[in-house]
Amino acid sequence: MSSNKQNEIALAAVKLFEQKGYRATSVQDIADAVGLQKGSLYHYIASKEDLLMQIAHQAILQFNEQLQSILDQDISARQKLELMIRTHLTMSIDNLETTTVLWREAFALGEGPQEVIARMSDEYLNLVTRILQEGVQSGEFHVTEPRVTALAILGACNWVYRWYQQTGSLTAEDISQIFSHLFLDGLLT
Amino acid sequence: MSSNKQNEIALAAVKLFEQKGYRATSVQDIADAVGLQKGSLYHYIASKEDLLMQIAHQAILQFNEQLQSILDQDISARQKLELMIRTHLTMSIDNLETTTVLWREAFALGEGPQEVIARMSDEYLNLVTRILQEGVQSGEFHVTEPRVTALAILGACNWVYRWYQQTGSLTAEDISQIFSHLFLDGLLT
Amino acid sequence: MSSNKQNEIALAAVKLFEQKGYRATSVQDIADAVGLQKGSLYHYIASKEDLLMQIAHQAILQFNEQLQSILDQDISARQKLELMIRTHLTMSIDNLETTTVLWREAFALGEGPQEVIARMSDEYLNLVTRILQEGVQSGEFHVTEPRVTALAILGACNWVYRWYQQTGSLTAEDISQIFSHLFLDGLLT
Amino acid sequence: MSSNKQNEIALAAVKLFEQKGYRATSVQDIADAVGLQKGSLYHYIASKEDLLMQIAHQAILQFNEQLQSILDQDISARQKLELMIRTHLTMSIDNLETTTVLWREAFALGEGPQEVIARMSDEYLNLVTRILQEGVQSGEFHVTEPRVTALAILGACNWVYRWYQQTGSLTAEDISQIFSHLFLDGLLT
DNA sequence: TATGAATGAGTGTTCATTCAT
DNA sequence: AATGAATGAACACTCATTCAT
Repeated sequence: MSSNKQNEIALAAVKLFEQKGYRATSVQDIADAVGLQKGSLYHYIASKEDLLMQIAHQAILQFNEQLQSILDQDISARQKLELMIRTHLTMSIDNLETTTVLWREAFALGEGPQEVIARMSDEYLNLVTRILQEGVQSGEFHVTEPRVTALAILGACNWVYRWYQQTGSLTAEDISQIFSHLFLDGLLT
Repeated sequence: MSSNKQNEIALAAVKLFEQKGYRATSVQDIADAVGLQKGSLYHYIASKEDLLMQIAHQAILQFNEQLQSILDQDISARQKLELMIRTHLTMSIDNLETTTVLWREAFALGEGPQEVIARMSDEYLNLVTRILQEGVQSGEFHVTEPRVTALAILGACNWVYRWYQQTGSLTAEDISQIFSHLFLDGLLT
Repeated sequence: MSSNKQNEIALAAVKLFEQKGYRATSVQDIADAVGLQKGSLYHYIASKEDLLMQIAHQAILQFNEQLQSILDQDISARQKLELMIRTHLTMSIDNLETTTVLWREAFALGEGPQEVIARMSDEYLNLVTRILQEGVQSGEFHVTEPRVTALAILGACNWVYRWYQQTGSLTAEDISQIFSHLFLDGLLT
Repeated sequence: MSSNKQNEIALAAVKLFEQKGYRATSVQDIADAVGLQKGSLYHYIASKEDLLMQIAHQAILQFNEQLQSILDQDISARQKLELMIRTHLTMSIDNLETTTVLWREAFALGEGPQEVIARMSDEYLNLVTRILQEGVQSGEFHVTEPRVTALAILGACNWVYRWYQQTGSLTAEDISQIFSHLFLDGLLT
């Protein structure tokens, strides 16, 4: 079935995009990686840009789906936030290459596709913001600007793709706990 | 004086790199922006990559210098952290284009230059970590993993280049207070 | 088959390199000569320099092979020398363009490739020197400095590419006899 | 006086042309070598090509003048030939850089200047040929094709620029004797 | 499905030369 | 005499994409 080949191509592309960047990766590089000729690749992909779009789209989609399912659960806001952080970091670190491509390379997309990714990222932000708002309403959290606070949390979590490789000893679980503690309790004694 | 022209070129390059990305910006684009022929540009720059390096290097240098001067002050760790956040965000937002180029485009640099920037970013991280450690020693902060915590704070602060443009109503000052509150006191009521 | 095209390209390149010189010949010139787009040429060649290298290498290789086969024959040193001169001149004149490129343009090669050609030329010199030494041992020749003498003979023979075109009436055979007579018997009556 | 500067420039150019070749030597290289700005060089030279022409022209002129003065002497043809060889090799080796530029780089000249050099080289050939003819008439030499024989001798002598550097132990005098012996007496015992 | 030849626009960079100061 | 900014054409080479086979 062709979906095997397509998947193989996507995997190779993710690896290459992560290593060299989207623009520095040639179609030839991808073809070499999967043992096809450059021309043959076009039986499986519409274009190099589309390939990147598929990767980025599927990645952000997964983030959104996971978070949505957390929001749907019947647990406290605090628990939702902790779960969100743990899930987000686990997913980021388990698929570090894909996550890197998502956050670092999606900018190379044309206006249209980029807009789609941006909208989905925005949706993700909305969901995080909603958790905070739930916490405020339930009296668990004290937040004056939930959107900016959500952006702070997301920034901290997403930045991980830039440093995790070097600090390899920590697990996603470890980091979640440190992050959760920081965001929930703060630094002050 | 030639430094005027060089500066003009750097400014134009920053703007273009921010808008289109480094790789999508051609030397021709930069030449057009400053009203020179493509070839004439090379009186002022060594290469397109070197131009990017200059921009990124000067940017990270400024971050480091500012933070170093904060560390040198005789104030509490808490005050240092607050000051660090305010200064970092102010600088990021006042020079949003440059900051964007630094964090988004430096990856396009070759191995050598990229390593230089990485080392300097690492130095910045060390300084933030040291603030946290000072706070622990003074009894102000409770931190188990100062490096990871510093990465969280930095991630939150650096992510700003990705969202500030759309949330234009907030000042750097506003955001610093929200961030400081979050990191110092946490979300919990 | 691609080897046809590759050969066609090499032939066109030889002709152009001989006429205008390697550096004055643009890749565009070669492309025009074979009716391809500039970019399409790169399906067949690795680089312009590599193209020159192929030409030069194949030329000097042929010289060496021919001379080696002469040395392997069971004939007198005098006969070997006469045969060497005849063969060398015949090959030079029959492939005057290639020979010209070899002796005139190989200097444009980068250090590595140039070294390879130099080493092979040196090997050729060694073979000629050996003929002279054989002649000395057999008592046929009187030579005090076989290497320098070989260089004299080779210089005379290789210089031909610089003047043959204008003196077109003489055949390689004619010239060989004149050269052989000069080197064997000398000018004196 | 400006002729000093001009001379300095010519000397630097010779050295560079010999090392890197005319085309690979930039005007900047020459300017650097004499401590001037690129633009300032044009107070002393008409063009890069003209600079090459001056060098080549002066070199071939000297060869011709020297040979002419030999022909004017009242000595035997044999002595003239020996003297020609000695003088030619001495000049070649004493000014190896200039000689190299003359024989290797003059081809880079445009049609007009190249023609001038070619005509002067031809004149040199004529003079050598005349020596041989004199020897035939005086009964000293046995030569059937004096022009081709002259070309053989010249080829051997001019080729020297290609190998002398590596065989540095031999003096011009040494080589002249070997060459003279070869051309006058031949190899045969 | 797979090939590989071909495209053609585009890339960063070099360079000899000019000229106002 | 000397500068150095500016030119503008030229250069080798790359690359995503197409398409006939």
